[in-house]
Amino acid sequence: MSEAKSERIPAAERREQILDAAAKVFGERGYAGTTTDQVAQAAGISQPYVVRMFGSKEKLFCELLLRARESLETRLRTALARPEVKALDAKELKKFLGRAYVDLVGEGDIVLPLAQGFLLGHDPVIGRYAREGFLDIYRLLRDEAGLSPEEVRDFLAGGMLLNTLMTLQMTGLYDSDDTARELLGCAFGEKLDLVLKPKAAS
Amino acid sequence: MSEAKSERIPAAERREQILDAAAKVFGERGYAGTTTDQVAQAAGISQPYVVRMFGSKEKLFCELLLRARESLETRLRTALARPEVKALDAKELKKFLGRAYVDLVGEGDIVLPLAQGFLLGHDPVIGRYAREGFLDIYRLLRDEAGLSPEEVRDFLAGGMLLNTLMTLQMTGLYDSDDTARELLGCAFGEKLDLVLKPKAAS
DNA sequence: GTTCGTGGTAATTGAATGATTACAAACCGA
DNA sequence: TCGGTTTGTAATCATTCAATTACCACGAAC
Repeated sequence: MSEAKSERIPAAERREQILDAAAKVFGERGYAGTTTDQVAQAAGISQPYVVRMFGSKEKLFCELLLRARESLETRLRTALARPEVKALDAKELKKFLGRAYVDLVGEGDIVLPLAQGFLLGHDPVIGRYAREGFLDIYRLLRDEAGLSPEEVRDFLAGGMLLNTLMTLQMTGLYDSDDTARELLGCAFGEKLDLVLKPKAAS
Repeated sequence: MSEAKSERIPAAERREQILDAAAKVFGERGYAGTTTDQVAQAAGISQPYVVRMFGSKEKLFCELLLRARESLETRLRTALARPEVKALDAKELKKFLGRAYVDLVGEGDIVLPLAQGFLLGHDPVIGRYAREGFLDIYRLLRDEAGLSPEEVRDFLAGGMLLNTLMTLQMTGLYDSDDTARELLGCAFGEKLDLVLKPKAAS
């Protein structure tokens, strides 16, 4: 990504680098489909260091889930705190929060590990963690945003569709497939370009 | 599941048994998280036989994706062919098709491999296959059901939420968690019991 | 009754992978 | 400058897994 050559870096900072790299790789390839070595290479360090920093692959992934959830909750709460929110009815609020979510999706691969985690219900430790996170988001939308259960459901549904389009890498078909273009335009709306060209960074 | 002890069974029939077992295991654990031996044990045969029957794990999974897609498309087309459909407006039609989808989800683990496939956009062969299937469903809903792109989007979004709740195994929290109960009731509606107790079969 | 196609498994293999160990080099306070 | 702590790696280990090979059993046709 952005690293220079080998330098000694404080553990806390290195930890963040690893988490960033892991978010990208896990978000793309899923939990079981990702090796700790792929994470290490993406972070520019050796594989044993990744394992030693987090204890295990599983703990690293759980850390990612927590991080993604916190990012999302912070983002939603920040959006809810904006003054113009008070004037919105439920339908408008849902759209408003939807745009906040797309922003977060467009900013990087922070939320994709969350989507990957939602497929791990069978796992005794990650599954429990992922369900808890999902329900936490649900309660935030219901209790803090004041949405009805049906509105929360629709919001979450839209989010799941966006997640699916991202993990499917549907954006790669934007230029070559008419149907994909129509679907993407319809799903991401005016924020589409946030998600189409994430190739220039830092 | 249902097999007696070792019997010689015609290949075509055995093939279906393997596909059924694979749908369940892959649907639960994902592509990378599933071993061919797990499929074999679920089907009551040896691991090499699974591999030889389909050539490779990858080909088996693609076969599953195709099968799931065909089941879904058939189900949707059958629903669309019913006479009462003509009297429905777009919103009612969307609900009607939604119930048909829930029925399919409730009947077994046919569609869960599809959901797992949607996470494999990074894979050069499965990813292409999964995207194509997704767009095929999109076109069916748009062209054959006559829904607008926005309506198709909302339908797909709802389906993705149901998929997520299933792969998260959220139904396991129905009895113990109030929030989960509310969310599940809201997402599955009157069809909820189809998905709650899938423990008695055949 | 032997041969041949079909349905199946046991044994093995080679590669991949998460984790551990042992060690080295850089930094830092005394 | 010396001793210890922190940052990091190379080498290796034990497993796991998809795939291959080599084989076996049953039945039908001749």
